[in-house]
Amino acid sequence: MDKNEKNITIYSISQKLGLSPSTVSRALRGSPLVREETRKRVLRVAKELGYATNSFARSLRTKKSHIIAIITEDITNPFTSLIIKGIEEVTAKNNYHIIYGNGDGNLNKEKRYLNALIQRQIEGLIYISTVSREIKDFYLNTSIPVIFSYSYSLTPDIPSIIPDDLYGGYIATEYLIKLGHKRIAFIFGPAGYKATTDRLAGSKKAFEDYNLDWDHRLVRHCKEWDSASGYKEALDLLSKDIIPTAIFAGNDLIAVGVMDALREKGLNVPKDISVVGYDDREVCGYVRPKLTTVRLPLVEIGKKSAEILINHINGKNEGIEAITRVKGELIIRDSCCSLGFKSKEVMPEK
Amino acid sequence: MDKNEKNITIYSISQKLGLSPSTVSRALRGSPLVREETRKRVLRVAKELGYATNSFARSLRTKKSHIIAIITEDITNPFTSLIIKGIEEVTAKNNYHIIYGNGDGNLNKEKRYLNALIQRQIEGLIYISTVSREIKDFYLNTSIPVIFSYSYSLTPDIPSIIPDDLYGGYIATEYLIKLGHKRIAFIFGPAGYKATTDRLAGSKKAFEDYNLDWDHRLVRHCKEWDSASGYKEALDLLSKDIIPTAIFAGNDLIAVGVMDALREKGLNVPKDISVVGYDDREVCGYVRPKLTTVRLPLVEIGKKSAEILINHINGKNEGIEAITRVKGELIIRDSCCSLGFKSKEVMPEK
DNA sequence: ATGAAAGCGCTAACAG
DNA sequence: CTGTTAGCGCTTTCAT
Repeated sequence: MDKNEKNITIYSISQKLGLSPSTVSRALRGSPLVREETRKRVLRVAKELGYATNSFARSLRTKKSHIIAIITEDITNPFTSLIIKGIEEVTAKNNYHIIYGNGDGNLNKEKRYLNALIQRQIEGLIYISTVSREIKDFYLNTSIPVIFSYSYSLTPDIPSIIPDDLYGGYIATEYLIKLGHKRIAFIFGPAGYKATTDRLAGSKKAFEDYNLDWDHRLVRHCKEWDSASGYKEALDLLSKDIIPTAIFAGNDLIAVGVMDALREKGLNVPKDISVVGYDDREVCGYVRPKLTTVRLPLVEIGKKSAEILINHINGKNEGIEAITRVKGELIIRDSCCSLGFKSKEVMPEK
Repeated sequence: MDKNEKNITIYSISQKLGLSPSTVSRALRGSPLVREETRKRVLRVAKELGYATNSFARSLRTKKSHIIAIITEDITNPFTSLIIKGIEEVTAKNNYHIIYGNGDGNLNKEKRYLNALIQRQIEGLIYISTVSREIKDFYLNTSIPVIFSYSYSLTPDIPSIIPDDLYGGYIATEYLIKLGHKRIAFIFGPAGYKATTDRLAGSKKAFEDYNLDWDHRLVRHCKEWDSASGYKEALDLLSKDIIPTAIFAGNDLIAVGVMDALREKGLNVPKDISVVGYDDREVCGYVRPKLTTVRLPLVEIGKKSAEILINHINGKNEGIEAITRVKGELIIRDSCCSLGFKSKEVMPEK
């Protein structure tokens, strides 16, 4: 513009004011080693000139990038974006920036990102995966701290921040029990997932605490985490001798399939059979009846992940647990009611 | 490790090989000015030493960051993540990295990000907003190219990549017409949104092309883009004289509300009334019947945004349109059928 | 095909 | 409170 073609640097400012670059640098960063009046002059001229810090130069010098990376396994998954939201909230507060890469379920792409980002001098990395069950050992030998968000790292060397599914399974089951249900069926997700075994353990614990008998005939596992599987298992379950008064599904999608089967059998939800889901996906508000479910604490998991990572970066890494569990909460909608209210009867208040 | 505490730089390599740093630098970048054998030696030692380029130093020197920024208005919106996926696909191919910031619907936060990221020497920026209707003039006076993704920038100086809602409105309406429907009701989203006026224009165009009369009594606007509004409008519509045989809703959520109203009135979807939504949200597959809808081309919008931005960065900015529209497609599910099939009758094949 | 030297813009001793 | 100096790690003329 009015200045030369040259970039505007602290040197431009120092020249204009007859100061040294170091003083300008200090003033800009708010060092107490600079007279208030001087700072003001510097700030004014900086604005006048349209000066902007060159953060490459700064980072080169200080060896601090103030950047962390997020690598996702699948950004398409609706859980992922809520976790990212949580991460972003705390990085923004702590003046960190986020470099984002999508692994796309492709191991090579993940590795390439990891290497490229380390060259970018990132100070830490959060890996968000919602399905992974394999150890990703290339995250182990990095020079920077790594956190696994949502999924288990499967190694104590990388902290995992995950939902407390044991607690979730417990509160969902307890809710049904308190509604008077005793014959509760469980249509869990596929066996072999931590999410499944934890939710199951929580349900079992609730049964124990309330002195109910665990009936294996009412416990099922879906082949997949989807409605088709839930539908299939529910249909099969309903063809047997004992019919439950309530069903706890492994996740919301399974629950939708369960409700399909129930509808097909002419059973009313919730009057004949209550249904509880898990995750609190967007669909819960749009299926009819609206689905009561356990909310996954995704934003909170993101926040926690970022907090732990940043503490780690700043050396406060005493007492970091290998696994941090974050509790969700029960979201009560319209798919459950007290035992004793049959079809055609009036629903109880609340 | 076995080396000193010092960082491993090209200098470390050059020492070990008795070469100059410049040669090492060239070798590393695959310059043709270096003998093949020399390159191999350099590469081997680099690997041995665990060398990683310091991209700050490189960027400081070359003045190219190879970073673009994404600022979102609301990452929580399920559209946003699909757009990001599209952007990421093309940046990854072109060796750009993404710095991500969430504006959170907070103008100040957005501005702060913009400034901070410019200091990071980002080469371009994509702003993803799904609701914005105000001009964000602070994106105008930047030294770097900016693209608005999904929403209108409202100024020709910033290219907008948006869904072709005129086309979408057209194909949805045409589909219903071809199914034999003539008395089609429209429960659009709130007036004042481009998405609304475009979809409406598309529908009108289809009516013209097929010589149907546009009946104002069958056209409604919701107060909000949600099911409650859809429900309300549908209920009111159904209380009037003329009952439509099909309803085109402003988006999927409105469609869910419409279907609620229909169910309440004892009308069967699709046998009594067909319903078409818009957006292709996840819910479409989980409501019953599954909702036929127009898919928003979100990944494609993301890709297009990134392509245009990168071209822009590389100076290929001749012929960049102020507005680029990307076409979606009709996703046929179970909520529509040919006129003439009444309740209790058998559904037609396919 | 390789090397020497300078410098990108900033910060951090050190000196005063 | 301010200035001098050096150097972060890399690329890039300019020589050879």
